[in-house]
Amino acid sequence: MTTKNWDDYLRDHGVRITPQRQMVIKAVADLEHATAEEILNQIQLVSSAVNLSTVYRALDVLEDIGLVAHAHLGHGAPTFFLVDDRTHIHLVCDICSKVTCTGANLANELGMRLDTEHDFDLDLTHLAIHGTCSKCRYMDTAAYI
Amino acid sequence: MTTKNWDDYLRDHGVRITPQRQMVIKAVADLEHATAEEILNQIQLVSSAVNLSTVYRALDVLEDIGLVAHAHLGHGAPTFFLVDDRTHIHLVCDICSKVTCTGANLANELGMRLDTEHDFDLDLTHLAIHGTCSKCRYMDTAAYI
DNA sequence: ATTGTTGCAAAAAATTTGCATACAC
DNA sequence: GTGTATGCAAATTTTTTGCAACAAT
Repeated sequence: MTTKNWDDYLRDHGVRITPQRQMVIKAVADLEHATAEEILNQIQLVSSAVNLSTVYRALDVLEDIGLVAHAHLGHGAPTFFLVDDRTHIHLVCDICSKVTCTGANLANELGMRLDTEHDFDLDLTHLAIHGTCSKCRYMDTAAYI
Repeated sequence: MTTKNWDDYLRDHGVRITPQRQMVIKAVADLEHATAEEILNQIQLVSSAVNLSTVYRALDVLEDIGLVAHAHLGHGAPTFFLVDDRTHIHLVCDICSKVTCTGANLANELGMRLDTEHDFDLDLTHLAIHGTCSKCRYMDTAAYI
């Protein structure tokens, strides 16, 4: 989505277009994955007058209208990202904390079963998959030698 | 697992058995799903001398040795629960916040694909599935009528 | 006796809120 | 002009930490 389209998106969803909101969207787009604090830092490269609470309020609105989403990837603050066409799934390694993105189709079967067996509509954007990545998995095994 | 077995479990994993840790385990077992604060409240029915920071430290240790796990179910504090034989998956409705438990086999295919396609070892205990439950799904649809 | 654990109080991290001002519409 | 959004500072919420006293082994 282009900058122009983001404006349209805001308008179409009945919320005001403000420089702060535009900057938050741009920061999230540029950073791809970021916490509120990181988004603020990115914005402050352009304008130091923006406040952290404004970032939180903007993210809240943008999430309400479906432009951004968040997931709990790390142990601390949630990570925000754009909801775009290429929805991706986050694989979080609980050992080294590395986050890998992968295609949404991985969860196709899960989504289907949730739908048919539990009448539950899976929200892929929030799906954070925790576990052990290949590197740490190998190290863990090696420790037994 | 019985109380006696929990003691053995702690011993076998080289951590000390303290009343505080026993009470944290019991509280988590009794509550099934609880935040650190809720665990403290439960404990304080028995002993008011236990401190919240001790609960956090106990949960940390218990998680390290694989007796409890946590997932980010709500928007706020994480939820802790026992890791038992019947691992279950949490379905979290983002509309009404209701949490439903379901069998782990739902994610069998996902786990297998993560393993073969990404060499990633899925940790089912941390898997929080967000989405819309059947009730809210229906209401959402009804809103368009 | 040794070393890990706890309680306390204080700090840190993350987020929310009240309110006057400013800006989008 | 009207009503929403912002900045600021203060309050909340959640979690961590330093340290002296204490308890498990």
